[in-house]
Amino acid sequence: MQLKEKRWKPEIEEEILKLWTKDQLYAFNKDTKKPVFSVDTPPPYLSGPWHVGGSIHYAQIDMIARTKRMEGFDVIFPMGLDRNGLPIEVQVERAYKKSMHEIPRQQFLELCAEFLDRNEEVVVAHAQRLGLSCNSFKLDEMYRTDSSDYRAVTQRTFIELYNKDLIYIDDRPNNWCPECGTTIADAEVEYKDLETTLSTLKFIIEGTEEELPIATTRPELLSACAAVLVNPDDDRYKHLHGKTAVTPLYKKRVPIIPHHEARIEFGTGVVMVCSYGDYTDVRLFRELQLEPINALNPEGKLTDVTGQYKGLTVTEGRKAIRKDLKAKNLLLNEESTTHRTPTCWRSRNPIEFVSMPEYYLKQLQYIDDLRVAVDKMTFYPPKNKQILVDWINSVSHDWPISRRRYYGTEVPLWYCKACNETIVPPPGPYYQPWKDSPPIDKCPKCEANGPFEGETRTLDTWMDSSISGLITIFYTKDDEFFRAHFPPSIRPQGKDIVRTWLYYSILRTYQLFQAPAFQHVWISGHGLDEKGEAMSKSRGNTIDPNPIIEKYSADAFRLWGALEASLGSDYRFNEGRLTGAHRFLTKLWNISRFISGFPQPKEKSINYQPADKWILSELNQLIQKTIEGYKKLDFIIPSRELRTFTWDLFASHYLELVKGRAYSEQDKAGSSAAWHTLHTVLNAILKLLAPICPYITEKIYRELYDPKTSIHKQQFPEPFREITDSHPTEALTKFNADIWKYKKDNKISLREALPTVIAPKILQPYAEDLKHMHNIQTLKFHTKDNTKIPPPK
RNA sequence: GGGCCGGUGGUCUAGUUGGUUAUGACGCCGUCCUGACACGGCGGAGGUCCCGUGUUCAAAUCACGGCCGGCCCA
Repeated sequence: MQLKEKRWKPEIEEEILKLWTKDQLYAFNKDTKKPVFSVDTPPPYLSGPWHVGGSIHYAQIDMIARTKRMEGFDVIFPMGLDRNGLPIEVQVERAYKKSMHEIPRQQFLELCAEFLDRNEEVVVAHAQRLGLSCNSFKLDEMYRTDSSDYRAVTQRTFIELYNKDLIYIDDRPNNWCPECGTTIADAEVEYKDLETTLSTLKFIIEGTEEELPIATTRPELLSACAAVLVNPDDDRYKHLHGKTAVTPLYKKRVPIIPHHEARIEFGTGVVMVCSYGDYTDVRLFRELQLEPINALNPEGKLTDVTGQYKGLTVTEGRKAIRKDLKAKNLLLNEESTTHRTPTCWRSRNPIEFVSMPEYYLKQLQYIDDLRVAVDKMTFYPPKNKQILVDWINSVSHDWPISRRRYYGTEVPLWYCKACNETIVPPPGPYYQPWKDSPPIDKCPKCEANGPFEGETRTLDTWMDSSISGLITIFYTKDDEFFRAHFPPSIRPQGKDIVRTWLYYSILRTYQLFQAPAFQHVWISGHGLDEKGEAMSKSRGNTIDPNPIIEKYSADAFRLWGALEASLGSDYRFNEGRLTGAHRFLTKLWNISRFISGFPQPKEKSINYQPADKWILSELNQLIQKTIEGYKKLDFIIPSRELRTFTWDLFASHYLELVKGRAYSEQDKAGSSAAWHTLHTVLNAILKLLAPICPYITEKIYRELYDPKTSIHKQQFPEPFREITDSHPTEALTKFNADIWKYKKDNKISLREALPTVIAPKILQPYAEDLKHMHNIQTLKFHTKDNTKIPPPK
């Protein structure tokens, strides 16, 4: 069938998409005889639509799934949706201008679900339009992390770990986000250099009344000061070791302790230790066994121990106390400085260290085992493994997993009011202790008939998402299948969530099964904006992929994503370069249009001519290089190889070379060989490109080769072993360029005849094709490797 | 302070197990409708491959030092 349209259009993609959906083309068959490859798709968080970086990320993951299908696997590639956690709560709170505490819990949950449903529709439609080959986009076949099914599994793992004594409750200072009103884990802390004021306060040495200047960025915590440190080697302060200092304003007596944490060169070389200015303070309080004073409450407001500053926020309190100190001549100096400030990665606000009772999951005792497990996984690209190893090496506390929020999986526990016993329900159902009745009538410890109180906290959302890999291979749904296919084949993800999603998944899988969580881990870089900054909603520099797809097509967008991003590295958005990718599709389309005009010979023995053998041997190399690139899951390799071959060799040289034979009505054997070669090469290009550009390859394949079967049910082509020819590629392309240049320089039309040309001998086998291509009347050969064109007599 | 990654024409980028004249895209200039493609073809201009030192017959590539940028950790 001959192709009609002159260009590749986005509208054709929409027709193909309908076909795929109707045929359920990518559905996974559990009874398959093929080997199974499972992809632990990152369930997108439904806080809003994807930007260009997000879409390309998923398009590349789709290329993994499609590659494995073309390699002969039956592929599990689920569409999951991550719906738990803070961002959606914050959206609802903003939309209704109310804190979640001012809305009844049940109603708040329903509002969150409504928002999520709306966002989900947009994301899922976009994912389909992008051409993702997920097994299903049906509403009831995608998994959702907030479904009672999923949450029941999360709770089951919690209960199992709790019963193994791996979860405990403890009241210790922890990262506290006042904005979110909850404890967060170390992995959720981001450090930012923020401008702040370094204030030097006047302490007094007890007895001698000597002044002791101390520089601090946290004067508002002065009331919680419990000690003063000087470096043991600091000659300026050696006489003060063991003495007592008196704090300004509060006149509190605190010991002066020699300690290596005091940096001689920072400020005045003297440090005040408060509960808690930063993590070092937390450590020092523990180490020096100081009595903490809570100067901050969970809302981030100063408490009554701060005196007149009670009720102020940290920032307000800092301002007020600086003013008061100044008025009383207790502020010796102020200078601005940048301070590495821990912030909450969700709300982006500075965090505080506040002591609260929270549940912890033990992880420190597993660190060595995790290192071993990690060494059993293959990383793509190998260098990104280091991000994970670095994080594992820096883990220093257990994981606080309880959150004082609503939209999450509930901590499945009850407490006996009479004796304080913790009541753990049996694994299985989904529990909502804040509203469900307790799973028992009588306390197992004190035998009281109640009352029992349900836990109100939820779990860190990473507790849910860190088991997505298990869900992918039907954990708790199909034990036989799960056991046969554990661990999941690959975890694809961005490098920004290595210390959270990847690390926690590996930890949790190890705790449950004492085994590595994945066979392969694929870690990609970020999509940046034109200026090279990471795209994010909070920065406001996101680029919407939809207009791009409407203008250039999803395949052009995907090809751009493949060509642009070498695996593991960041890449910048650039519309001009996307246009370049789009042009390639037009080129491929027109090559196909040209070839579609010729029949596909059915003869068994084809009498290949030298030019045919040449392009077929080039094709062999292309197949090898492309498949090698696909094995590395680095799509820049196959996409570049395919573009160069298709455009710069196949179209520019081979097509021109065989036009004479292809159109010939006399040379039957010659034209048959040309037709056969043209179709063979195109067919191979299509299959090799199919994982990257699924739409255009499907369209051309169905039009030309098999209207009933999808190209996505095929496998990559095998190299044609019988074809081994010399590789005169350089001589050939150079010869053509020489002739083109000669005609150009002499203002001769390309069609016009050249009486005599002398070419390198290596090109002699191609004489007939070359003569026709350039309209050469007499083509002679010499042993030199240049081309001579004697001027006409 | 430590670690990791990167620095290649105006812009972006490939190449980094050392080996002729450094890849491609966008842009720019010129030219051409040639049996599919003007969203095309052909030709052209444009580079201290961040800097320095070293290893080598030979360095964008290896080693060391430095500068700059990004990310992570303390």
